[in-house]
Amino acid sequence: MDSTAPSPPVPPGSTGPALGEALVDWYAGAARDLPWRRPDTDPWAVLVSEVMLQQTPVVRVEPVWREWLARWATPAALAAASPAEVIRAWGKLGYPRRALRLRETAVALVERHGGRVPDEVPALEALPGVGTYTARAVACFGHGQVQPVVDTNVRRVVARLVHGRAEALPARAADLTDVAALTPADPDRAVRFSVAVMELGALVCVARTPRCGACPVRLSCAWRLAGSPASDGPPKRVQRFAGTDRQVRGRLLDVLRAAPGPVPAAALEPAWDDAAQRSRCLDSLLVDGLVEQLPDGRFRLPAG
DNA sequence: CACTCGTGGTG
DNA sequence: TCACCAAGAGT
Repeated sequence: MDSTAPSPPVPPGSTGPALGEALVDWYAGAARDLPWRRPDTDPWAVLVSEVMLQQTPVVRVEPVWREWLARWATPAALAAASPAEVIRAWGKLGYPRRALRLRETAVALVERHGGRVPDEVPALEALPGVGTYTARAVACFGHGQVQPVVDTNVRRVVARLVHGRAEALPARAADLTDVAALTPADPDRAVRFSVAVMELGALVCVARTPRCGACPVRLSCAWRLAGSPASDGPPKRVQRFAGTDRQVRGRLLDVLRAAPGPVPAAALEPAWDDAAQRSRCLDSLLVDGLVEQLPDGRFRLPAG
């Protein structure tokens, strides 16, 4: 498995499903060996992986995913866990509301779906924390259903390969159509195509410095054929982090995760100097259900 | 539609 | 160094 290994590119001028077929062939030799891609991975394990992978790198997800599946092998098992347990087990993956939503999803699966993960996109999209991308990823990778699966990698690949643009356009409905146009006809290959496009975007057609020399469809890439023009769109605003509420919330949660029991407000003061911002962030954590306040005024991760 | 919501590696 | 980036969802 070496994505830098030379692969025979498809002939120039290839379009549509021929490109998809080429990506499936490339994937067979270049794919990473990720645990949730093993054939015996059930839809629940796939769902957990997809939620964890939202905006979070693979390397950070892998160990946590293993722990979660060992501990909560079924939706029923996770549904029985407390928010505090789930938040602690989430560790430092970031965006900890995902952990709460995953637990809420587990409850919903037990209550509405007999403890199983549905295979229909609308039912999946109705679950907390499951949106357009995750619903189709679970249907496709978890249930073997042919579905257009569009994430940021896929949008970038399509932007370059099909539209000749340097960067992905904002998510739009036409993304599903663009991807469908590349999809192989054979259902089994169509499913592998969905993961293959993502993998190409993750390993070769990357955002910063694309490795076009290793790309199996480089001779048919509209962006390359146009001379790899720079992005013409407006510069995307940088998501600042230092000093934001996100950082403060993270600090506060850090304290509570490490604490064996409830802590007084004073124990949270070292987390952030600005008292007003600290208070505002603590409030928002309470609203989100990531923190709970006891009648005596102390704070802890929610027990129930 | 624009904005928020964590974290840590990296060129 | 520090801006950029990593399998989005919810409001």
